[in-house]
Amino acid sequence: MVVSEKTSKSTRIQRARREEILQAALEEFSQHGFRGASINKIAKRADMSTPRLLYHFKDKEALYRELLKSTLLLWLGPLQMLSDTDEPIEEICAYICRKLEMSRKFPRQSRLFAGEIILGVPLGQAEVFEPLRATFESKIDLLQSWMKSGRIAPVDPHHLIYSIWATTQHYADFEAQIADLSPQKMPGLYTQAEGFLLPMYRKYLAVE
Amino acid sequence: MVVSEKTSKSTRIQRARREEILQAALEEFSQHGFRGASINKIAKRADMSTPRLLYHFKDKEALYRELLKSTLLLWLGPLQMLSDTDEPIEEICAYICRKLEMSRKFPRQSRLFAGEIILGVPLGQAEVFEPLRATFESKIDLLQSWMKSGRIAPVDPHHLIYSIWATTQHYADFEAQIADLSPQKMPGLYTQAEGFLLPMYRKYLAVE
DNA sequence: ACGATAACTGACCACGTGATCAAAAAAATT
DNA sequence: AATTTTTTTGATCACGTGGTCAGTTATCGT
Repeated sequence: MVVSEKTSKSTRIQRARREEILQAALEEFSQHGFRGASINKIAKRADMSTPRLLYHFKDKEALYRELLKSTLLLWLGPLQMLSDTDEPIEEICAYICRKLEMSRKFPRQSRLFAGEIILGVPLGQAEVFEPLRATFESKIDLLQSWMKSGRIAPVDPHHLIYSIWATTQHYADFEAQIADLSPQKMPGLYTQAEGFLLPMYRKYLAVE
Repeated sequence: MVVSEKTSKSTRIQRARREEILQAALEEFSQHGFRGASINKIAKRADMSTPRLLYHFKDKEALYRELLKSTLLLWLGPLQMLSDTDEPIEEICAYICRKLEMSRKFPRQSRLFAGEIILGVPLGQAEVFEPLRATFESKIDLLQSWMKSGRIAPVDPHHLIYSIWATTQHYADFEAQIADLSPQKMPGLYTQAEGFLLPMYRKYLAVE
């Protein structure tokens, strides 16, 4: 009855099943949103009965919430890596590349996240998005310090980040549309996108 | 029994009720996506019984499809206005302004549209998005002609349009996030966005 | 004013939803 | 090997879903 182990226990089998479920849930939630998703179908995807699923997650919302939490962490990673340097423009470009890679590697997570924001699920917006706020504001400060020291052009830092988010996530979130309209097939598209976006931000942010 | 009137009849009362329903449906579908939306709740929003709603639209899909069709037309308007001129950069900037204004004025339509693409509803993608394809490709040609004649810098026209779509729609689609993160309140945000985006594209597309 | 058609109602249906629970099976602990 | 604890099952629940239909009411052209 050791305290440190008893409070947050997790059997090997628990971890395994939860992982299977989260995998299936990502598929379902990212395709249909919170309300459109069905835990029965998630259970089927994970090849188990619904009660079995509900043994591992107390209800639909708990499952969704946990999935969203881990997705936010993934989503936040590239931004947190943005740090002070003498070549801020290259640092920003590296951030753009990381975000593009995220879109390419984890499109479903990106869509889950987008769906959560677009369709306003009245979950703990405050709770789930708390970590985002803090990181965001600290990076705003970083950008402003670069501007004040004249290392990048003075533009609105908020909208700079918004535009980077928009342009990079767009390739994952609107994949269906882009795939339909582009002559180029999907993999090469990301290389093209990089070739388009990096020069744009380089020119815009170049000082003098 | 005049032919031109009898084929596509629509009673005054029909037009009125359908309009009420579409209004309510926009609200519901844009908030929950196709599968997450409920025709019962749409009916309640429109202050009528479900069978009454289904008298005017044969089923959920027909309602959604019609809503989506009109939304696409609205969405497409600003792009169609893009036409040949000696000052192509200003023409593109005007397009960006129009798109921003669309986001500001019709955020729900924008989110409906985004939801449709993100959550892959297996509707007539081919059918509904047909008009978009044609317009898109013609504008790609227009952009390319501007580049060949050296009136704007040679950048990938596809990604140019994608990036404009992304940056402008972002303010409507991710309104919840932006409102949470921005010090500035919503109305002024669009002015700021314009102030950020226009110089970016001006610099990027400026020739020489 | 009347007959035809348009518009609407209320009852109803089969089905999928999220969720519960007692009891059985499997695993871990002793 | 015995026992406790974790895990899974099958049956079942109340409810919301999209949708139908016979019959009633309102609207309209004549």
